[in-house]
Amino acid sequence: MSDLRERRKLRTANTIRVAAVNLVHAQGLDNVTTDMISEAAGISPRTFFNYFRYKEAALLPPTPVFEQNAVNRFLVSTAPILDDLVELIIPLTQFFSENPAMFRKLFEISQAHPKLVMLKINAFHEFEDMVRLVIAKRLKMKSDADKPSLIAALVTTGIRVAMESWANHGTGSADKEIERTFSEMKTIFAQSDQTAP
Amino acid sequence: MSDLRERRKLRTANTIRVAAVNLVHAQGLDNVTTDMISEAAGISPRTFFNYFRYKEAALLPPTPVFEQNAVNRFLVSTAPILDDLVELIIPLTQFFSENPAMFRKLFEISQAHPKLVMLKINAFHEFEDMVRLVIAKRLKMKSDADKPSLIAALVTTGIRVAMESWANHGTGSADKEIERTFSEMKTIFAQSDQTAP
DNA sequence: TTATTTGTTGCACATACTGCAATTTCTGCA
DNA sequence: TGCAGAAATTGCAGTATGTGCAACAAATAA
Repeated sequence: MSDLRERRKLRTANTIRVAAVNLVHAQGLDNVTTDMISEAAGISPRTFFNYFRYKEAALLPPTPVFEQNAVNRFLVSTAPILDDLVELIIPLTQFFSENPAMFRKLFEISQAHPKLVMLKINAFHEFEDMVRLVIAKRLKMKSDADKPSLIAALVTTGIRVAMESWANHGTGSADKEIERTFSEMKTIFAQSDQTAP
Repeated sequence: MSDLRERRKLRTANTIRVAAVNLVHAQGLDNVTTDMISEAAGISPRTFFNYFRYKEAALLPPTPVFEQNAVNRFLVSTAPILDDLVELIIPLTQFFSENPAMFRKLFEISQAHPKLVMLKINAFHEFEDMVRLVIAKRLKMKSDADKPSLIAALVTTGIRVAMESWANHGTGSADKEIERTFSEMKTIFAQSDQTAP
């Protein structure tokens, strides 16, 4: 089987990522060319584009994927859907919780350059799509129906804000920050039914 | 005074926009070069980049700006903040409500190309920043505090989803769609306090 | 070993975008 | 009206991103 090949590719991709993040963190996005990254990663300039479609792609965390078991549990659960979603998503943040150094470096880089801010936001948007699909499945609705779209958008937004808070001034674990953010979200909407701010 | 100059520039920018949207709508983003757009708009290739920093920028609606009076009213109101925000933001959607043809063309183009999806999302993100600032001001909090960030994110997300719904299968006015979406948001969070889905 | 599949590389090329200096077009004022 | 200075447009030369293709190298399966 081509398991070795697979791992080799993953390792190469990772080498490129590390080279890219370090170079850009040190010198800024515009002062680093794909040639320099390739050089540092020990591959040919052409090969860079075999792994990443564009320069900035090497500066983004790999796309997260749900674990199948967790999805199955989510689909049949009858608990409140928001709670279940948080539970489903939290494991995906472990990569960051476990590598806070890399996370903060990436966060720092991202904040510094509009193009990267954009790509980060876009990553969340793609994630939102993924979430939307499982929600629609659980609710037995079409995936472009309003309700799944809305719930997915809200949940993803909550995660995003929580991660930003955590990066900016978070003290505890990422999990705690997410819990906190979601409970605050409930408060906000509860208040909007009354009259005083 | 250079009022004429100002208007002339606005007109040129608009000419470029129209040329860009039409060309891209007809032929797809990748088959349209900045040279072609410049040609169609009757300007030199170099001038295109005096108006737009990158090709795709000509395909985005100009950045919305709050009306000062509306902001002042918002800042001192004591009604529920979510309602006030909706009221503050709705006028900004009038450009689209009044030009549904242009809106749908833009929406169609945006959906077709990942790069443009990204830029649209980014536009909402910049909008979110703007909203965050006025919320912080009203709440007399620092603009990077958690609460303003979260409210801004939620509101912007609501607007985004509403606009998408409206573009996809909206029948009435954009305003109505926004109202509807926000009331659905409240429902979602209300349900998360109970046990049944 | 040999054949096949998979990954890497070099090369040629199109397009995006920038800096600079020359030129044209506008505006305010005499 | 005509002129001086400001602002906008343009051409040119150059760098960097990203793609297609075909040759080549390496790994796997037989």
